[in-house]
Amino acid sequence: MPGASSNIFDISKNIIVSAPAGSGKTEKLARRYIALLSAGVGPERILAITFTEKAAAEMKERILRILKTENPELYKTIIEKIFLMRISTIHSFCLGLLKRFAFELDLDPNFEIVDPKDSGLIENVLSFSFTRIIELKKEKGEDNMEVLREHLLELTSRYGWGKLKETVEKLFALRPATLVGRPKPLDISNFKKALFSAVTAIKELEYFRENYGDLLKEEAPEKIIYAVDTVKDLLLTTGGIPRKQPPRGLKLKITKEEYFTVNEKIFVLYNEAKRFAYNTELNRFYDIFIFCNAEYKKKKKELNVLDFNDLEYLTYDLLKNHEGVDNILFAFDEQTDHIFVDEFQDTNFLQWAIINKLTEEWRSGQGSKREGGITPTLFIVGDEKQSIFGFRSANVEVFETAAMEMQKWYGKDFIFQQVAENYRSGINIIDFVNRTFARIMQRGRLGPKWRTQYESFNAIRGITGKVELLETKKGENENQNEAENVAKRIGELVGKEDIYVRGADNREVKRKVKQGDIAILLRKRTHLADFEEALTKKKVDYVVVNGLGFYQQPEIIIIRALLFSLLEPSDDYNLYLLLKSRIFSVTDEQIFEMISREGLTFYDKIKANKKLKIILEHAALINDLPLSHILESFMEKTEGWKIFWEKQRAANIKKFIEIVQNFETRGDSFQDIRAYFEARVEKDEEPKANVNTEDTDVVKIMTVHTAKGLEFPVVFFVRMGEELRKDRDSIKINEGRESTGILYCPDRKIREQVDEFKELALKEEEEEKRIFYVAVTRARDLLVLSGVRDEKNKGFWKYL
DNA sequence: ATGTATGGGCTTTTT
DNA sequence: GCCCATACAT
Repeated sequence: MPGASSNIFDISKNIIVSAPAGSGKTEKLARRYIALLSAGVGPERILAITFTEKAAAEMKERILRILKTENPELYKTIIEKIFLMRISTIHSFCLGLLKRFAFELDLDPNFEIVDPKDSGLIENVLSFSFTRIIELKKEKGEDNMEVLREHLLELTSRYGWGKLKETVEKLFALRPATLVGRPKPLDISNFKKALFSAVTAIKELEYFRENYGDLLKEEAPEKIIYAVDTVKDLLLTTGGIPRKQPPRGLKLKITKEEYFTVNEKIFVLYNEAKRFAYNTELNRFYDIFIFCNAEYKKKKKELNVLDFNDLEYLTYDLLKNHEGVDNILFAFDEQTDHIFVDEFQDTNFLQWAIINKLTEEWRSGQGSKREGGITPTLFIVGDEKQSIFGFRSANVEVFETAAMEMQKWYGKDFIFQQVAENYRSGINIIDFVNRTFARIMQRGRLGPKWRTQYESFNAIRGITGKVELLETKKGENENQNEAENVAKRIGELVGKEDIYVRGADNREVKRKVKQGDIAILLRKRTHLADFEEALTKKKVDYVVVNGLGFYQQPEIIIIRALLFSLLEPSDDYNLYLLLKSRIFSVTDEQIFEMISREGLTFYDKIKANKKLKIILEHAALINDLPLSHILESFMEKTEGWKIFWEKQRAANIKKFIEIVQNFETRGDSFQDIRAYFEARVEKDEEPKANVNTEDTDVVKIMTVHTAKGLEFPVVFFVRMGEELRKDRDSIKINEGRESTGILYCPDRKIREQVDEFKELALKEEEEEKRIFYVAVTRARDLLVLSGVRDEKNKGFWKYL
């Protein structure tokens, strides 16, 4: 490989390769692997760990492809032993280990893996646990249960069942391994000072003494909060900050300055008191979580299932604490001489700890391997700048920590290799990336480990390449306009402009852009529909890769069923869906009973049912009111919003209604609307069948996360102007190496003053930069940065 | 000019 | 249910 250092071929060294986007990472892994094979190492003695199935498959494929052309003889031997190749994801590696040592772990070896979120298991456990906490009192009357019960009831009355569930569910992001992490209280050291200061200020002014005298009597934080809440309108704006103007109509006998000063002091006290209250609440949430987690564990045992976290934690536990660990490690050691880890920036500390354990024996020096002439090695490849799975608990800091630890362990037998070559993108794209990220990815000498330091790279491909800005003006329909601009630009490119692709003899050959060369990358899926619509209008073929399926969402299925029932009363199937839905919860027996009655259609038959009358009432309005109004009214009257209270679901329904409204304002007929939605469903299913058909000549739309590891001749990174909403969560889980901190503060204004929250916000921003980096480095020939832009330079624009 | 009330648009990423 | 832009009030 041109320009590649030969370091990676030194099979006696432990190596970390920092390989930026487009630097031929998979190639390097494959070359190293082949170097080992060529030196006579059997494939069964090499363990390669990746983080996705796709990456595992890619690595295997690359190894075989290189061998086939460059070393046909070795290829023949390997292909016979192909089933011995141990290339797998970390999860399937753990799975294998756990199955094998299931007996030692007291596990039923037939366990299955569940995604508790998808399967609704956690949701179930929470409902069950809450009920149990409330009922346990009667059964046992244990003291701690009594306390827990009181806390639960109190939290329920303040937040409601749903919100409480949501909050406790967030704590389930805590991984078992880090359960030792206790909630971290907010700093309340200023409370006394704030109290003193506020009381003094109130005492000094007659007006405040008269009106807020109650505050003087209170010292308990909860009471203070309550006292301020009752006079909130006089003190605070709707935004929750102290007023700079007294409310209208309030005649003050004091100056505005005096009002302002006292108000500010009460506000500070109010916030300090809130911190107290939040600390108490967090502990209660946590206690409830502990109870629910115990129930969750029981449930998993009962169902004989493990979740993804269990795979990692149990493996770690097996290797660290199990009494038979020596045998287990010995067995592993007997089989394994070399370990590869791919995409190392996506590891968390627990995964690193597992790798650590596996290689511990090698480092102790006296292993039997060296006596037998074998030098075991660890070969790690990754790129910190592409660490974008923080939400899945990947931790950028692992990369550097690992490098430092390996340096310590292996000394001169360790190599850290920084690759600077880029084989993917044209010169102008590389220039753009270098300039931009050298500026925005800087750590400085003493900067925190979660910041990444950008290292420039060199363009190896000789082609020029191009970066374009596609700016859409701010204004009405800006989002649709942007999508249309993108579609228009795609129209101009396809069949007209040139790109370069590698020909048979490895030379760059010029040819016209095809639809299939183009990818549209999005930060989030929210505005997907705009692009689908614009492309459809422009008659551009496309596929949404890994689409979540807006039209497959349960709430959309229901509201679509409603729409179809309104439009076409004889549509029994959609009426059936609607009745079965959570809005009506009609059972199959009831439906059967209704069907068996006399009448023309199913629709006629439900007339008798009181609960279902609401459908008919809305159907009657179809010629008098706009459809969108009818749908909205239906949601209100049936209290459908209560059923789909979750933000995402409610937003989905609103979006659906909005789409209907757009058609109506355009004057489309009922048939048109129905036809549109019918077509939508099929479109939705299509990508799922098509994901892996990379040859199909269609534009690919996907998220940046999905695009990781892929490359395209033409990349549109869209929605550049979308402001990234940071700091939304009142609960933050901060997973570190030793323990995990839980922070809780539902007040945004206070959060802005809490160091830990501030740091987490900065960490999130760093991850956004890395997402931007991943996005722009997917492009080979043309990178188009598109978005709504104004003088404020919001979203990703600010990085240019 | 500045602060406050109000209405409209929307609110991840996934092995 | 929350943020932001804008209209309105001081």
